[in-house]
Amino acid sequence: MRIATWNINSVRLRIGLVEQFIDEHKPDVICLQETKTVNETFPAAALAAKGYKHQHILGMKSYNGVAILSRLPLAKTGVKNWHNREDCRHIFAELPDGTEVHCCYVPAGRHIPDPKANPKFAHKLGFLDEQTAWWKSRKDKSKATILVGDLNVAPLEHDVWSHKQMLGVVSHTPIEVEKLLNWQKAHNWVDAVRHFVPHDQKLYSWWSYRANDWEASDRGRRLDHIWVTPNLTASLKKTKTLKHARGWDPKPSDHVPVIVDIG
DNA sequence: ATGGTAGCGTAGCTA
Repeated sequence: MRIATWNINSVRLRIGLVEQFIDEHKPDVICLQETKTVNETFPAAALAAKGYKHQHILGMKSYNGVAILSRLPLAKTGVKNWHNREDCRHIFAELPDGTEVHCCYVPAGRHIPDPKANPKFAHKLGFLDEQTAWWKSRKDKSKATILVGDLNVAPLEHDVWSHKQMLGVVSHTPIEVEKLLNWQKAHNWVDAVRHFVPHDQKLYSWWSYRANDWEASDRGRRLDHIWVTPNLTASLKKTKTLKHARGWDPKPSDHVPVIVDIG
């Protein structure tokens, strides 16, 4: 089973790139974030034609939006809301073998890393806290579960181009890293990507649009994650982060797809 | 320290 996560930054604008990604990598399940469209205008037919007949989508106008697209049937689909908002950031579904898949888009939190001065950062921290509490209180801890998405935090030193220079930059501040790692601990999540890629090796899934030359400067961050419950660890086969997709023509997303093969 | 780009939707918010 191949699962992929990709912050697509408008699924309507980039449906062609999604189709290219499908042709080249043939994932069984694709989780998208920042689809940026209401369900009525989501390109459901184009994706069904590619074999993804089972779709659980949740979108709103202009912002956010998540989707689980699957070649395999999806059951027990649902939505989670955090921080008292219905802002289309978290959906889940169950695969035929009973594995639960969560597709999540954590708020970015804007620039100022101070929850008092910046309500968007407060929202991000609250979102992380509520996720942590919810997963901690879950009773079915042994249920095979995969959580993927743009978590908007690069937790490890080598998940950013410069740990030192990024300590004060939202996405890598100590408070966010602590909260993301607490969320990980709360459900014993295994970082399926770092399971394969050594912690001292740089790995990014996002490069800013604002760089003159994203590839030359290579100031990336690993914001997109695939986590699995410990009972799936033995089934992890391999992972791939498609760095070259950041250069796809004509209009790449600022995030690239992250893939894990399981079972 | 600042400003740099992108998408939606057509101003300004969000990233």
